[in-house]
Amino acid sequence: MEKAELNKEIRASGLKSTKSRCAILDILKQNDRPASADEVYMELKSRGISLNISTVYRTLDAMTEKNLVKKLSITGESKALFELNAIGHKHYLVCLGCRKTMAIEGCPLESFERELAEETDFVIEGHKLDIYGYCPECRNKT
Amino acid sequence: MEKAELNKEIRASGLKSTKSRCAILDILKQNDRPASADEVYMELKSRGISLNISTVYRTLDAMTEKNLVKKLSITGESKALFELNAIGHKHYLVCLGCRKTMAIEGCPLESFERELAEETDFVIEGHKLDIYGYCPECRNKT
DNA sequence: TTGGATGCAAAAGTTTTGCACGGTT
DNA sequence: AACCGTGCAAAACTTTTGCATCCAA
Repeated sequence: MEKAELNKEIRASGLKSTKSRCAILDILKQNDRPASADEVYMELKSRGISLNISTVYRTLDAMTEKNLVKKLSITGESKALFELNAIGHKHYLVCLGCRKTMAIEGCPLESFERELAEETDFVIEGHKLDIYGYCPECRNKT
Repeated sequence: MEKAELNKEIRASGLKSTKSRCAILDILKQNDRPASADEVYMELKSRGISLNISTVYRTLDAMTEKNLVKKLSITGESKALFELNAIGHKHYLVCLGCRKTMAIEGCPLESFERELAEETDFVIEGHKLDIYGYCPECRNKT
């Protein structure tokens, strides 16, 4: 993505735009699966951008706060993961063998959420759904 | 629950039965929502049972291994949570205001999982679904 | 008796924070 | 110029591990 657009998007969220922040957002945009702070840090390094890990955490937190980014916890992962807060939302199919994750198309929960809101009187803001199993390569190993 | 039954259940899982393990399982049985290792530790303390926190972790891990217990990660929680691995499975409605969690009845995903298995050739083992929102008490505060 | 369970202390791993300095607006 | 972002180092917090001792089978 062009630098100018990243700049614009970051400022639109209310954050000050910096080289570091553009780079981090760019990485998340190119990633099709959630990344840990450390993975982002490594990718920055491999692109020749040397940031401190605490800056990466602070940036990801700030972007989460501004809804540019979503922070996830996946069962079995000890670290928090971050992904772009794209329009709509994603669910993941996670392989318990190799821990590969792939995005799932579609979401089966809209009507369920409406019913739930009525029953409980909650204001539903969102949900998190991950599905676990074994991928074609791992299904025969166990 | 009577001590004898807890004993039996633990041994049936393949674990050696000890006073600590009975106490931990008993706590999880009485909890209607997932607890962190530290919460279990505190509850033990308040019952006059003094265990080391590392024992609590080891016990919870062992019980997870034996499928007596399930380990969860909930978005926004920095710690892992543990709950009884009851027959069937549960989903939670989590309040983003006060972080109260309540179990949801029913699961809207069975048919979705079957379709997904066909499409992806994964063996689906399970899933994790949490729904987020604001409870009646918190919905007006923000 | 024997192997596994536990306590203790220390380490490991992730995330946060204080402070001084530097860059963006 | 003012304020916020960043680097660095240290701390905080959760979880794991090694080893000696203790307990259930």
